[in-house]
Amino acid sequence: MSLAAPVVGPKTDSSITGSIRLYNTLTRQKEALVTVKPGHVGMYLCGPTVYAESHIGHMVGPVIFDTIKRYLVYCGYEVTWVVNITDVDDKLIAASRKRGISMFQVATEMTADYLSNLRSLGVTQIDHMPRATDNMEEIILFIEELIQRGFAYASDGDVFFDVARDVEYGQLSNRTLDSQQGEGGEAASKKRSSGDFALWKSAKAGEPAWESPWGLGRPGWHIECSAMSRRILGKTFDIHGGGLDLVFPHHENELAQSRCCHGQPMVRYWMHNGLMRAGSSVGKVGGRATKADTDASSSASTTPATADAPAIASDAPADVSTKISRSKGAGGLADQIEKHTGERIRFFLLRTHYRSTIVFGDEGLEEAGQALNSFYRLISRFERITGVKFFEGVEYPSRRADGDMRLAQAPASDLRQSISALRQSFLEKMDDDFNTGGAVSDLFELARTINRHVDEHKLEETAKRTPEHLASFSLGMSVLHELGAILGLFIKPPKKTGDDDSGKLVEDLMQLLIKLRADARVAKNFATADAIRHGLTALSIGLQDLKEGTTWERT
RNA sequence: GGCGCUGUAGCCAAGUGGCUAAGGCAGUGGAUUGCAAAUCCACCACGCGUGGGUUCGACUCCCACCGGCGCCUCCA
Repeated sequence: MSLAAPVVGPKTDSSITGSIRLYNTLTRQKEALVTVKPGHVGMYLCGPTVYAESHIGHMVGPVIFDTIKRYLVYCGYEVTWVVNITDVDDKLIAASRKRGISMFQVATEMTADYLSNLRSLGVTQIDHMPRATDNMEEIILFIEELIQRGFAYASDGDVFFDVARDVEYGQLSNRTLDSQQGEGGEAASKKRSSGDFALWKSAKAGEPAWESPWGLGRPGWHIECSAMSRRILGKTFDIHGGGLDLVFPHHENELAQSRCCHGQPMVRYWMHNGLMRAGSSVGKVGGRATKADTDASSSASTTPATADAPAIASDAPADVSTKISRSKGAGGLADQIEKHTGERIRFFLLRTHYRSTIVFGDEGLEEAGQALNSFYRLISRFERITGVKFFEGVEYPSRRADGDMRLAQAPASDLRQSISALRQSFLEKMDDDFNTGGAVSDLFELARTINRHVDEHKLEETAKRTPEHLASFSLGMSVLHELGAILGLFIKPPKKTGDDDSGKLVEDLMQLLIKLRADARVAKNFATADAIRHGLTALSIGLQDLKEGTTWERT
C-alpha cells in the first residue's frame, strides 16, 4: 500500500484556474491579469550588470519572479520568463581595467557568481538569459528604427533618444521633463536636451567596441532590454519587473524606446520589488567587513574588483540601516548563503510582501530558520511514522485544478475540511498580488493542523494507527508539498550531514552513546543518562527520546 | 525642492470601512516526558505613529503634523 496521495485527473488542460490581480506601477493600482495571448504570460526581469559579485538585493526580484512563474504555471498558464545579463557597460570596462583582465572575463566570472547564487536560492524557472553582447545586431537595428521614426538622433558618433519628441515620457515614474535635473553627463554638449539618454556610445581608444552605422561603439544602458525583450517576448508583453530603483531612469527609458519604436505599449504590467536594506547592527553586509577600507586583512578575502569599495554604514549611527548596493560595497552573497543556506534566505524573502522594504540581517535570518525548522520537524515526523520518504515518495498535484479535484474527491473528514480551507486561503492570498507573506501564515496553520491530527489520533504509537488516519496524514502532507512547491520550498531534501567518512564516524559514535544511555535508562540509572545528555548538550548536540527510539541533532 | 513608499504587540510581519486585528520569533501557564526536546492547548496589541475630519461605524478613506526610507546620478 502506498501512502503517497494519488494525483488526480489529467496532467493539464488549457483552462486557467484562479483570478490573479497584480499591482501595476504604471497605474499605481492593482489590476486583474489579462494577458496579451490567452493562457500565456511573457515576463521579463531586469538582471544584473555583471561587473561585480551580486549581493542579496539582487536576489529579491529573481526569487519573487521565480515564485510568480511557479504560481502562474500552477494556475494553468504557459509562461516564458526572461532575465537579461548586461555584460557591456562603463563599470565593466572600469573593472576590467582595474583587474587587468578583459571585460569578457569580468562578465563571465560575475555571471557565474550570479547564476550560482540563483541556484542556491532555488531560482530554477528562468527560460532565457540573453546577454547584451550576443544581441548587437538586434540592438543596432532597434536604434536604426528609432532614428528612422524620428525619435533618436546621431551626434558625433553617439546616438541619443530625443526625449522631447515623446509626449508621454515620464508616465511610469510620474515625473515631467521640466523637473528633470540631469546635467547630461560628459556627453552633454552632444545632446539636444539634458534629459536625452544614450542609445549608442562611441568608443574611446582601448575600449571594447562593435561596428555600427555610427562608428565603433557600444550600446547605452537601456537599449539592450528593449531589443532583447522584443526578440524573445514580442513588441508588447505581459509583465516587466525589476527593483524599485530601476523605475527611473532605466524602465522609463526602456518604455519610451519601445513604445516610440513600435507605436504600441511595451508592457501591460510593471512590477517593482522593494529594496533591501542592511541593518547596521549586523556589522557586516554580504560578508564584507565593516572596516574593509582600513583593515587590510579583511579585504584580503574580497575580490579585487570591489576590495577597496567603501564599507556600508561603517560610520553610521547604530540604529540606522541603509540601502544595499554595490556602489556602497555590498557583495559576497555566496558567504551569506554558505552561512544561512539558500532555502532559509528564500524563505526569509518570501515571508514579507515583495513590494516592501526588507532589512537584511542575521537576526531575521535566524528567526526565519527557526520557523522553517518546524516544517522540517513535521516532515521527519511524517517519514518516521509512515515510512514514506517525503521528498521522493509523496506525490502532489502540480496544477491548481488537479489539486481542487483531488481534495474534492478525498474522503470527507474534519481534517480534509480544514486542509481544504487553508489551501483555499493560501491560494487567495497568492491571487492577490502574490502575497507570499500572508500565504506563509496558512502554511504554518497547515503544519499545526497536521500535527494536531497526529497528536489527537496518537499516530506516534504503532498500535493506534489506522489506515484512515494515516491516509489523512498523507493527504495533509501532500497539500503541504503542493503549496510549498509554489513558493519553491520543500522541493529537495536539505543537504545531509554524514555523507563523508567523518560524518559516518560521528553517526556511529552517536549510536554508541545513545545505546549506552538507553541501557542506563532501562536500569533507572538516570544520573548516567543525564550525564550523557548534558555532556552532548555542551557539544551542541540535542537528544530527543521518541517512542521508537532516540534521535539526535546539532543545535 | 519634485515624485513616491512607509510607521500594526518585545521583535518580524499579513490584513480589512463593521464578526473576537493573520502568522512567525521570543515569553508565560498547562498537557505530555524519569529529565529534556518536539508536538498540542491556553495566554500574549480594548488597540494598529500623533491630531483632526468624513461616516451610523475607520486601524482601513481624507487632511495636517511627527518619524523612517527610496528615486530624481550608477544601482535589483
